[in-house]
Amino acid sequence: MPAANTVVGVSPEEQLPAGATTQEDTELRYLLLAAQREGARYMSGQLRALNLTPAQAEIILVLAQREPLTLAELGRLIVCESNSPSRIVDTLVKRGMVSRTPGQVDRRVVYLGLTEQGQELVPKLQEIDAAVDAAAAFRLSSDEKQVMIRGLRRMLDGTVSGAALATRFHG
Amino acid sequence: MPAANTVVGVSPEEQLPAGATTQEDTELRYLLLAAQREGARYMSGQLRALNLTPAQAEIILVLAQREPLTLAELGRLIVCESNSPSRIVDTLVKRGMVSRTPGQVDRRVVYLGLTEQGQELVPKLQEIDAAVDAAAAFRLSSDEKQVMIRGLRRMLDGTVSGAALATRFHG
DNA sequence: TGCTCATTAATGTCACGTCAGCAATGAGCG
DNA sequence: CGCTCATTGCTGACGTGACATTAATGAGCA
Repeated sequence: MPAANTVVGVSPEEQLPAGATTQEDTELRYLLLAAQREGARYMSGQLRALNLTPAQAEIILVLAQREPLTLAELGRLIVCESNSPSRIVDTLVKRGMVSRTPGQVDRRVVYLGLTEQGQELVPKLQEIDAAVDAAAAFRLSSDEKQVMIRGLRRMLDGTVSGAALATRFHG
Repeated sequence: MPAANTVVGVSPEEQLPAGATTQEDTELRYLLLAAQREGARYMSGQLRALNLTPAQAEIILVLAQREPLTLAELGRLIVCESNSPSRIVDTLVKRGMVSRTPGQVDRRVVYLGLTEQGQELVPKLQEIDAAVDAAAAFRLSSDEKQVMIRGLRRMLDGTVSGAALATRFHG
């Protein structure tokens, strides 16, 4: 398991001598940043009607697929809030979408699940997800998507986020 | 100029019927998020010794290349803080790295530049940038980078972030 | 000139993401 | 049992990022 402060698969000790870097690499980094920002902005817009944020939606959708989960387990499945996503879950509990049940055996843990109100949101969220997917990827060919997915997976190999997504989409 | 809430090149009116979406599209979105997060985390780590954040470093590097800039111009060149990045600049001014000069002709504007102390940081920041570039991209082949760059540019075509990066890297 | 409208920058509000630190609990081991 | 250590979840501090609103200024036009 890599340390928290690991990038993209490179532990601090094995960093490359930063020699072979071109401006394109920098542009690629900022393009990734920009794509993520614009995507998030759009997603936010779509979710505004439901009064949900992208992070909250991610949690609800993961719970819909894999509840019950402890807070730590959930943290290992989502990209957001790498540690324990207590606070985001907190808001969802306050709004009555997520339930928190103290563990019987291990009384440190809390089991999370969707309330009825939370479950009712799921179809809408899936719909929005699909719309955002379509908006984000419709300009890419199938081949391009494949290359990007493979490349990004490789970049993320050995990171916490990478592990989370591997479990989530292929675990 | 597209409206602020435009994604990835799709204005709200011309959205696709979200039909042809696969799980891969969703994975791609989350991979983009994860790559950006891990990259930012790493960058943060590298910058910690300088007591700077990635957003602050971006601003210093842009100013190094194109000062003087008004706040609005700067906002159009960076990916962060789409509106006027008053507050981030504020901290940099307080720490003595950026200077703010009221405009003589148009007294609404403020001209931003690097102080001597700010300029001294630039080489170090460029070094860090190169290191992060290397760490992020060294697992990708040249071809893969090309495909990703082209694809991302296309995704961002017509967005504010896309315009910012186009100006910055090819303007 | 006087009016209206656009632009620029600043600010308040909200929700995160990161980090560090903490309390409670559980597990391993003598 | 008693000690130590790891894990789980919570919380405070800090710095964004998004959005809306506002104040000041400039530009266009009758």
